[in-house]
Amino acid sequence: MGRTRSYDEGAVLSSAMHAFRRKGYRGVSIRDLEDATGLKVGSIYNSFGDKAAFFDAAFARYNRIVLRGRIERFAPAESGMDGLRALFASLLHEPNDESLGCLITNSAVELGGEGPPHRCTVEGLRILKETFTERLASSQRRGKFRSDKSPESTALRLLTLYQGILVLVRAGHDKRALEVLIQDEFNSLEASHDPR
Amino acid sequence: MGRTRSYDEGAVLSSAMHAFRRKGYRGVSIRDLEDATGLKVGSIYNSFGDKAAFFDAAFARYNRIVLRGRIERFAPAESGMDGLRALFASLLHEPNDESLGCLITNSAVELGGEGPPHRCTVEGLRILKETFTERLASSQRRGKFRSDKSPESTALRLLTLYQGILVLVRAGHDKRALEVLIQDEFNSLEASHDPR
DNA sequence: GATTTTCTTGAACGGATATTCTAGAATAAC
DNA sequence: GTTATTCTAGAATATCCGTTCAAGAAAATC
Repeated sequence: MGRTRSYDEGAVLSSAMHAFRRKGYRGVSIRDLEDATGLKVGSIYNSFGDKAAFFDAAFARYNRIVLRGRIERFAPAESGMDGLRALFASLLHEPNDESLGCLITNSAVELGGEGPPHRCTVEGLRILKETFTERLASSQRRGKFRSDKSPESTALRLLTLYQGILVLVRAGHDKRALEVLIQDEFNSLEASHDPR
Repeated sequence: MGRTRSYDEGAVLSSAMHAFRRKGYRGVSIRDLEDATGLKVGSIYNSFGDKAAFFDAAFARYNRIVLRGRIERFAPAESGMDGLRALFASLLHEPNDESLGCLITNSAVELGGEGPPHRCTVEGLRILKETFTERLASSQRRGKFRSDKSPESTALRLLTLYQGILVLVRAGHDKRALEVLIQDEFNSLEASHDPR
């Protein structure tokens, strides 16, 4: 009953998400969203409510598809330290230097100044930290992660480094140096037969 | 020759700077700047040019006063590892939880999406990294920093952690956990008589 | 005190912003 | 095929944005 949607909601959300990643919530106008998605204003408001709700939906999709997809691709369960290493390295190899940016980092900074942080920011950080913790714990059981460190505190360290790397990448910092940083970090975490 | 300024330029720039720290470049309107500084639109444009130039001046002042002042206060030359430790700890103790934010981090993220990063972002990061490198090198000479690590690579790691901490603070992350993270990090850097 | 220069003020402007609303197009159900 | 319902299109609106400008106020120079 009634006319059917002439567009793919997932594709539309992805386009909007990319725009928000690149230019931030405030930096994207409804006009920009029209251009990015191909939808007209009316359809956007009819389908998603308003700009804030559209952003919420795009952010939720980011966590669900991009973030979880990236984890699944580079650091799936049982991938251990190599998985985490690959996950971090992937931050430096955005396709053709597009520098889309991470919506979690960007939103934490842009929206964190006033009021509480966005729900999806908190959730994205939680997903990352829990993933780190789990991979570290299972690596530790297999003797691939130093037994003198706790998975929880190391996960927070990795989360902090992760966010810092994304800031530096966005600031145009030399990527090779960051690559070395990542390798050093994981080499030191893996040194279970640490000379002692 | 001519009327004299009825306001203190330094104070005005500081007020504007605080507004930009809190709400970002795009998040602050000229109206906001009027409220923050007490100046009227005309005076702002007469004195600083336009919004972008006003921001540039405020950002330059941030690096000159806030950043260098913080370094001077917590990690002056010859303060060694304890200085760096105090500098990092100070990030968690913003007065009365104001959460003003770091203009370097915030601008790297907000303005990094399109075009090259802001000049002051690059300079702020350079100041931080050079400070870290110098303090680490002099600590190493005095045997207070592990001799098996290079001041340069460690400085980049500290810079990354520094930026990551600021992101997490802005995201409302638990500060006590970050406090522990900082202490652990410096404890491990200082372990020069590392068991080997 | 007259003159000149600079600063201050606030109204005015054009353009962008988010949002609403109305009219029309398309489709599902009957 | 009719009807009911939903989606689309895009004009319309009010607000807010950054910026300019013209007129008046204040001070330094002579």
